[in-house]
Amino acid sequence: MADPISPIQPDWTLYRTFLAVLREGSLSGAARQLALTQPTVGRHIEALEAALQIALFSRSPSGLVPTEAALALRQYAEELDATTAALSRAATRLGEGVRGTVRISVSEMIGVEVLPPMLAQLRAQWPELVLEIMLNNRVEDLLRRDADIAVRGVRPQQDALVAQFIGTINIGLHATPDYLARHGAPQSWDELGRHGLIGFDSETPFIREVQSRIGGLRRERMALRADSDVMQLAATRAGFGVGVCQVGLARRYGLVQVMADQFNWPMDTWLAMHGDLRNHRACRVVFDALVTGLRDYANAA
Amino acid sequence: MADPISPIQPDWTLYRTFLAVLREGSLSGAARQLALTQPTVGRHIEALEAALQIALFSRSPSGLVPTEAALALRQYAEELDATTAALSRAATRLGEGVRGTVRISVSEMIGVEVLPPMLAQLRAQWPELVLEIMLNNRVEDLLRRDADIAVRGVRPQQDALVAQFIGTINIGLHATPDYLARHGAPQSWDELGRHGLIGFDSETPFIREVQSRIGGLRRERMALRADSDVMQLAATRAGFGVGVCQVGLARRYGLVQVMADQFNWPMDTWLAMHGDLRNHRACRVVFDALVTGLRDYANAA
DNA sequence: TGGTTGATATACAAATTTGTATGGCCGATC
DNA sequence: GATCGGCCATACAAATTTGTATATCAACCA
Repeated sequence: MADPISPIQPDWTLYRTFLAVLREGSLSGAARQLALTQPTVGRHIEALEAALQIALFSRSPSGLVPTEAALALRQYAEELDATTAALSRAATRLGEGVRGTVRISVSEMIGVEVLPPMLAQLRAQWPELVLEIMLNNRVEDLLRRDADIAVRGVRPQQDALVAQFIGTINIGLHATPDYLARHGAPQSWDELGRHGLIGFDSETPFIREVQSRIGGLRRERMALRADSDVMQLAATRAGFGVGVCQVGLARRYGLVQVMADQFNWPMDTWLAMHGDLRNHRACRVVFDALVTGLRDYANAA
Repeated sequence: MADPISPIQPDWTLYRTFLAVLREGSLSGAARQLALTQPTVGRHIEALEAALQIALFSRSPSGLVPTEAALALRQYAEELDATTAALSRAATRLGEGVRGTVRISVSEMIGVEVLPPMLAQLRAQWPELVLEIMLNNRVEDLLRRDADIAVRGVRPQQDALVAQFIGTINIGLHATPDYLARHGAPQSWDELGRHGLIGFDSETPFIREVQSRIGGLRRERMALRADSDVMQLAATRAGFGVGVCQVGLARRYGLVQVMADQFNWPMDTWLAMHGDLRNHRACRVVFDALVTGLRDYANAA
């Protein structure tokens, strides 16, 4: 039935298989993820290569190695994936009342430490609500519909987005009273160097920005390195040493701020949502609840 | 194989069928467009409704009437369509050299009157280049990848876009010398009212903006109404009466401008491209050629 | 070095999807 | 008011897609 001469617009399902193979790195892996079998996945890739008239992978016994072509096309497939997921979510929200799935993208710290009570209250009030949380695995593009609602550190520019300013969340150096009683409270960057400093493992753009303005937070000085903010807070609470965290959370857990005059990082915080979702009752309710809840949190600190 | 209890992520192909049914308004029509048969299309819709647990259409003997749910989900399907098409185009551009398909969105007038020589020259220089032209059928969103390159009347804001200012294209009232010899040249809006005025049929946002600043271009005064700019120009050139068109084109066709002091609409013009395409050789070549060509056109007027 | 693991490729059978043919329904038109 | 055209629904047959089983190869580890 397929015309062998001219390239036909490929079956959209092939794109999903293509993406799975890229993510898993092998036909077998993709087959497991898709609940298909390895031969079918292999045939899908063959079909897609034939349709696009391009080699997408070089086969190897350890898996499939994507060609440059495959890497170039990946972003499109990711977009398709995000859009289909968004469509499914939108479908669950149809009908009367506050119902269906809303996907939220937040930082690990806000997600773990701040959001849960708000989510619990939302769910208690609207039993048909389903919530998905994305702990900032890098992709959090509202325009691409990776999430419906996102907490952002900068003012969203696109006018396709609805945005509300939450407030300024302050970040500082903290330790347990216990730890400070044993080791003393550092008063300067030099003294801090002799403490068990808790910090980042790999440098993110955000960290580089902080470093450029504050210096003295070099990677070599860290006594415990972890990329997870939540892990860092846990270590600080366990009395490992001095760690960076939001002052509101520090207060909640009885941590004491040190060198407040020398290190204070104010983090402007915004809540954003895709403008198309303004009229989805469920999204609207969640958005409004998060604005209120997060403002309370930001103002309390 | 499909779990009958929990809704499964639907086969992506179902979305394509869904979109075709929305566009065609019937199962049979969609089947024709997709090169499938009416029963399969019907089954696809059934399957999608089952997967999403939503009624998408109410069946009727004259076709399918989309439910509100279907209308709400349509935009997502359109996005999928745009993205798959963009993927296919990107695939054709892979490899060495300037090759593959580039899709351009322009106004009808620029497309028909200005672009063709530039396109011809591009094609002559790069025989492997394929060009697609979209005459502004409303959707021309570069972020959604409906097109690769677009001519815009306003400065593109999104920083995901590459944009170049082309120049200012002036629009004025014109007629053939012949016509003016027979009817005289109007000197005022009142006089113009007695002429065979050529203008729009339905009001677009652009027209409303012009009207709000210039008045006197009411729909009732038109002696010939057509939404197509190209049709309007053709009528003006045929000596029907006085019409609105770009002064550069008017000059080319020997038309004479009237009431230049009272009606002159400067139209800022930009060329824009999705930033991701900056490194696609073919897109880059077309973009640069259009910048040069359109600037020549704008400056000549 | 030999066994184990996990990968792709291929042959064949099962299952699913698709197409064909038909019937019935509504509306437009002469 | 009868006919024609276009549409959807359903039954049955054909074709395609998928899964199962197996062979083969490379890498890793004891």
